[in-house]
Amino acid sequence: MKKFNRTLVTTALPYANGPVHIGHLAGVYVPADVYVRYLRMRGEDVLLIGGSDEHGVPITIKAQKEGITPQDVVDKYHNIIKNSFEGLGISFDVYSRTSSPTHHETASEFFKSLHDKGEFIEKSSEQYYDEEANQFLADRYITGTCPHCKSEGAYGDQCESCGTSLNATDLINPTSSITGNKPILKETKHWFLPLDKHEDDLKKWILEDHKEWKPNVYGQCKSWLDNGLHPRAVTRDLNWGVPVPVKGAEGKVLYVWFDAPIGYISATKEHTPEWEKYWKQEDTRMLHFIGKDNIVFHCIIFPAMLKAEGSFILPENVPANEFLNLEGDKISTSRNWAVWLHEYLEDFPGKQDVLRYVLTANAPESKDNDFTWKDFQARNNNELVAILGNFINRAVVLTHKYFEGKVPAAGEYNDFDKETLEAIPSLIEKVEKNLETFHFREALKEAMNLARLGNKYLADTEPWKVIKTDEERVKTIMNICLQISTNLSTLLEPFLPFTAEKLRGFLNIEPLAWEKMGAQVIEAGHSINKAQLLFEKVEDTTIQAQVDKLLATKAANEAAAKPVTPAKENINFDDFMKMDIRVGTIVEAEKVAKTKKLLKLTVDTGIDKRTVVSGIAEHYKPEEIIGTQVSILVNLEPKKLKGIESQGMILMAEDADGKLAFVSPDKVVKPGSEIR
RNA sequence: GGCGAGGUAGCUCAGUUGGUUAGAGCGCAUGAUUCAUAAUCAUGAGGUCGGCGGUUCAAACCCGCCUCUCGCUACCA
Repeated sequence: MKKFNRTLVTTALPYANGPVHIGHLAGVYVPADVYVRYLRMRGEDVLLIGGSDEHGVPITIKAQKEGITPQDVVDKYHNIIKNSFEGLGISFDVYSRTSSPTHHETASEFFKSLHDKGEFIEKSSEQYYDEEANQFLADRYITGTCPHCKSEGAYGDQCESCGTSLNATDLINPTSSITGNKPILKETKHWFLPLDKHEDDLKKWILEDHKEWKPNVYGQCKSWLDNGLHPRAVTRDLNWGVPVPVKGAEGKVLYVWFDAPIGYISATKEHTPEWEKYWKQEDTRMLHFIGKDNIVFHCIIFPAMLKAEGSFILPENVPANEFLNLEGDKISTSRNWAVWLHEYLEDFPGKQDVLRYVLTANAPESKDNDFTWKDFQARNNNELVAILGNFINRAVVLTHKYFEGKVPAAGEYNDFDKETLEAIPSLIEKVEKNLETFHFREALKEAMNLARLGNKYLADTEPWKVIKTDEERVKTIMNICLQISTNLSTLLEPFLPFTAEKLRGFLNIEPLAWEKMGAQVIEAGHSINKAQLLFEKVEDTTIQAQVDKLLATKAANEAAAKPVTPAKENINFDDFMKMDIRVGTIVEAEKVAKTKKLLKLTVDTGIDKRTVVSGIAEHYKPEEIIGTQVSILVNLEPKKLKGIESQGMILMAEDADGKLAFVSPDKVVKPGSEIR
């Protein structure tokens, strides 16, 4: 086992085109914060690094849409994000941003260093260029007709209507979304990082030396490595980002994925002049907390960058979480299907720990999980209020009732007392073990077991009965309850920092160091304060209001559902007559092997029986459609698909959800009948 | 279709290199209790461990096939 003297924890940089939601929190920030708080309490040298990712095309597009500058966009969201993290008690040592001067400098130097060492490949290719705007166009800036489904408004990287990913050069009638002009193809040079060069090193490092990584992380890396790595472009033609610091690269910036992880380094630099200690010394344990969408960047690409540079250490572990769903649906920023952190903090003032608790207890550690408001309420009312809050309240109230709020001295322990006290260290140990292996939900459960232990102890000793006959015995009982309470204030601190502080207020104590936890942590004679409630119940109406808010979002989304595509340009009758559309009868149908969507159909067109390959396998089963009459375009030039020549196209009606339906005659007609 | 991750009690999840009656929390039922925000404590019910087949003295765990969910990827004339 390697010995580490300090720990550097990075958290995925949230993209500054929207606020942070519970999915980000459950996947990355809450577990990272719990982990770091724990290490700090143990007196370890640890840094928690974060920052906003502020470059990239989506931000420039958002700015353009709203008629403001990209800087305005990122300023707005950076502030919202930063403040809401603070509000939830995510204890960043530094929360920076990639538009900062330090970052520009750092990223620039990093690129230059790799460039000077000859770690890049230079390649030229033809890309679309807008002559009026005088710039190359990012894929997202080009729209046109999708070559597959023929719908207009497809982007250069993807058609949103049929979901196909495209190359910009595939688009029919490409237009620049900056000026509306037709772009020209122009040669441009880019720099590529040859990942393949580092393949063997990465293979050994991950597949052999880090078998302990979580299965989802290890598996995805293995999949990438087994498929072979390829060079990846690290620059883009864009004016928002870190300029490429070499001659002949005017108008080019670093690609976001290259620039963003360097943000971890820049942020560390901003925090401390001793940043190199954290990034370059072998006795540093570096950990990347991320969501599963970021696994390859942090396990393969960024390490390849660091290795190419040469002086940096690689991460020790990458505890990536899966995704959190919301009320059964995927969280989505664009569909506003989310619980936004800044809104939660407004709607539930003083309840930061409730969210922290629920997200930890239900974290998607091994598979995707679902957040529901009902579960939120249940965990608050049945666990935080009933188990933890209640125990503390009982202990404090009884101490005031019997001993004027002074911690009574314990007398002789009986066997049950000893047993109870001895259970404390073993619980602590379980919490530690789980925290250190990134099992946060289990760690939290074990920590809560200390409160359960307290409740059980009270139920078994019954001080409210014993007080009538044996006050001395009750002194011991209450002493032990307060020892447990004091331990709770430390044990729960990583998970529930606000509650821990509140609890210390009730007990009138200073923070207790992690190592100090045990059987004797609060002294006899010490005065404690009057009890207040540690947690309040969450009422049905509160939860209903949140559910209603989501239902409203859903309704709004449906109302705003895709507008009907506007009519295309007029054509003349001759144009129309060029198309030969017939009624055909499907006589055979079978699935095309090794595809998900394709069916191979034999259609009786009246003219002949011909083969047509159609992407309808997800909507129709082969055996169900034999005998169905459909519309078929018979004079479309043939095209080979998966090795089968498709002679014609079956006409399909497609709704906004992408559901397909045949266009069929309403009564049987003779195959070959013309449609016009 | 390929690759990866999952499918264990009503819900959310643990199950170490295969080894006796498969565990926890919440929910549910019954009982106890009243110090406490009707909060607690005890006991119990509830599982052909996704399905089928195989290896083995022994399979939730290993192998093969199938099936469903999530992610990446190919296919949509």
